[in-house]
Order: sequence, then C-alpha cells, then structure tokens
Amino acid sequence: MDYTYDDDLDELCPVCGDKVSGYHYGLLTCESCKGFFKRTVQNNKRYTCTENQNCKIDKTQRKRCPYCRFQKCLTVGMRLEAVRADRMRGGRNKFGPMYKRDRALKQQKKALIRANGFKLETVPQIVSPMQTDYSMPSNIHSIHSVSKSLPLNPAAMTPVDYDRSPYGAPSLGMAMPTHGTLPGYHYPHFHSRTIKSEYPDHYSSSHESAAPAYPYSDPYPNSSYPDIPETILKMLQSEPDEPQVKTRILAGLQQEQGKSRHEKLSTFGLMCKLADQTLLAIVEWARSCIFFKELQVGDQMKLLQNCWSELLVFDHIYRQIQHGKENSILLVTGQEIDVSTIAAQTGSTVNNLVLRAQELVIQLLSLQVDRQEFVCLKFLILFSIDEKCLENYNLAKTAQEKINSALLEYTMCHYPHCMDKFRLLLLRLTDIRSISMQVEEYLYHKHLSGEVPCNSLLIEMLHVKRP
DNA sequence: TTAGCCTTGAAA
DNA sequence: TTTCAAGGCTAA
Repeated sequence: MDYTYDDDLDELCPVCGDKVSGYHYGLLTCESCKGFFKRTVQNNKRYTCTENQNCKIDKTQRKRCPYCRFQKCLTVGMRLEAVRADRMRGGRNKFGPMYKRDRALKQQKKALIRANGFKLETVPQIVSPMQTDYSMPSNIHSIHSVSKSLPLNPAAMTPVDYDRSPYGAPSLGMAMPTHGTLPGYHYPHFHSRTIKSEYPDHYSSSHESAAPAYPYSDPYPNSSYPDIPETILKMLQSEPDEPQVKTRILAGLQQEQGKSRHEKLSTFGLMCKLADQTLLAIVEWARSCIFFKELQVGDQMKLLQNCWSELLVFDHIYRQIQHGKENSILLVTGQEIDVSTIAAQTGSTVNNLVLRAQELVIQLLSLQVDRQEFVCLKFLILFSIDEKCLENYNLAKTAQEKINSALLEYTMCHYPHCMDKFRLLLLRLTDIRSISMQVEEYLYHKHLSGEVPCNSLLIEMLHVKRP
C-alpha cells in the first residue's frame, strides 16, 4: 500500500474545515479546534449562543460562537474522555487502536478509489474469498451461535475485484449500530462537571463483555460520570465499536459474495445481503446488552423478531443524523448516495421510504437527539413488546420502565430548555414503527416475487410474522 | 482567547 | 528508537 500518514493530513477538519494536523480527541481535526476543545473541557467552560444555536462554523467564523463550535466538536465525535484530568503529558491513550483502525479504513477506501475508479454511488461486489466460514444461519434460531463467531479480519479485506453495479435499492434500513467513521460522542452540556481523566470507553471497555476490544483499565466506576443516569451508562457500555462492526459487515459481505460468485446478485439482492449482515450485527449487539442478556433465549428471540426492522430503520436514521446531509444517504459501508440518484433509479415505494426516513432525520436533528438518547431509544425499540407473550414478561417490562425513566431524567437534566423533549422523542418511535412496517411489507412483496436471496435472514424474519 | 509551535512520554 | 497524540507555552 502506498498509504502514508500525510494522506490523512490532506483532510479538512470536520469542525471548521481548516487543515487537519492529526488525530486529536478521537478524530482528525485541525490544531485550533484541538486547542479549543482542550481549553473548553479542561477549564469546564460554559458558553452561550446569542443566536439560535445553529451558527455556521468554518475557518473564518469559528471564533464567533464558541457555544456552537463546541457543540459541533461534540457532534462530529470529539471525545471528552480523551482530555486528561491529571493533565499528564505524553504517552498514548486507549484511542490508539481506534486511530489505527480508522487509518486502515481510510486506506482501504483510498485503495478502492485508486484501483477501480470507484464511485460512491456504486456498491462494490467484493469477491475475495475469505478463509473463515461465516455461514449464514439457515434458521433464525441459529442466530445466537452464528453471531458469536463473527470474525474481525481487516487484513482479509483487501479488495481483489470489483464488479460495479448501479445503485438500485437504497437504504431500506441497511443500517447497523454505527455512526460515521469514528464514533460520535454527544454530550450537550457540562453541568458543573468535574473532568475525569480517561473515562472508560463506552465502546470497548465494557465490564460486561467477555473480551473488551482494548485492554484498558477503568479507573472510575460508572457512578463517576456526572449527570448521566446509571442505566444509560450501562446501555452505552454495550454500544459496539463501530470500525469493528463495519469491518465485520464488510467481511461478511465478502464471504457472501464469494459464495455466490456464480449466481449474479442483483443490486437489490446485494442490499438484502447487506441487511442480513447488519441484522447479525444488531443481534450481536443485543446479545451483549444489559437487560436483554438476562432474558431467556426464547424471549430474546421474540423481542428481536418483534423489532428487527425497526432497529434496522432506526440505526439507518441515526447514521443519517450523524451524516447530516439532507440530500444524500450514508451506508454502513461508508458509501454516500445522492437522494436524487435513489429517486431516479428505484421505484416509488423505495423512494417514498427513503424520503420518509429523511423527514424523520430532519425532525430528530431539530430535536438535537444525542448519543445517550439514541441508545435509550434503541433499547426502547428492543423492549417494545406489548403482548404478554414472553416467558418472563416482568423482566422486559421492568427494563422498559427503567429505560423510560432514565431517558426522562436525562432529557430533563440536559435539555431543561426543551421540557417536552422526552415526549417528542417517544413520538418519533411511532414514526419508526410505521416506516419499518412499510419496509417489511415491501420486502415481503419482493420475497414473493423471488427477488430476495433464498438464504436471506430477512426471509426468516419475515416468515416469523407471516407464516 | 486563540492558534501555532514545543515538549513529553507510553506504546509500537 | 521512533511515533504521535497528549498537554504546555506564548505571541498576537
């Protein structure tokens, strides 16, 4: 590979568009935003916006509104926990491996572009065979065992051959618990917080997961996080490491494409495969979650069968929130597709679904939904079963109540100027439900016409509700 | 207060 | 030993 570190430095700061000077507090930023973020967090600064909290932040105007600048720092994913409370200089922190993976992903993306004139509007059909067997489950009941063995094999992701295909079917909830190149970390306000050094990583150093991604000790108990309810902290701990999940999904797709090399997949078929891999990632996430893992396997299956399409849609929507572009859609694979391309190349149903999702993205953007709220909503979707059909309904019900009250407490504390936020967020869940039902109907229709790949996990899911 | 440059030091 | 992302310093 001809990748050099300097390649990164060609990029623009996601906060102000200035020249990037390296990785700072979680992502590539310029020197000035690095310093600004450091000063703000170290000195626990509070700013106010004299406008409408939506000031434009660019290189020339970044000094005008520190409030909006800091909000943007958080929105693009700068990490509070990377600022050291003890002010120790030098050394490396736990983000090192994350930066490394991010570089690797950027490298792969560049290699793709260089090698194939790869356009973002196309989907790569990666046919490099994988050594490991990532067999798809033949039955929904095998999800647990399969998702356990999903590999991480970035080295095997070197693209060999790419067969371009026009982008036919867009998002359709082809989503996963991931939000951009690096994890976003939204933290809207500091309420007299004491800055702690090196907060435990929500994404990787879960106390409850068997094998944390980074061997990093957690010097602070959960309760040391200021103003975030314990329940939310526990839910955040099971948030997946995004580059890892992305890598796994890409690897899974490679494997699938390797298998079906002789059966030419349509773009829609490819999208189904992508959704399959995403579903596996969601199942894997659920398996490690607080509340969920305490349930019996049978109950776990019922919950997932009840909400799989909603979780797909919701994660798609949250990625678009992070993506922040009204006119394009970001796929889990990192590809960006113009909404106009979708309108031109797909049927009215798909186009309508995409537009509905985009409307919801705008609504949630205006509500300033943050990462903590996102996690609460995701869990509420997971536990949103109404019927008393579970073996242990009380466990699920209790979980639901705890999540609800944690979300209420959090929004009241962090968004006191928007007292109705809790209710408005819950209302959006109804929209997600509605979109996901339409997605399911569409998929079922496509399945009946034989367009969904026969071993698709989607089919298994669809048949649970439609025997 | 900002932002560019310097120093530091653990990990690779 | 080198790397590079932390914190520190300081002129503007």
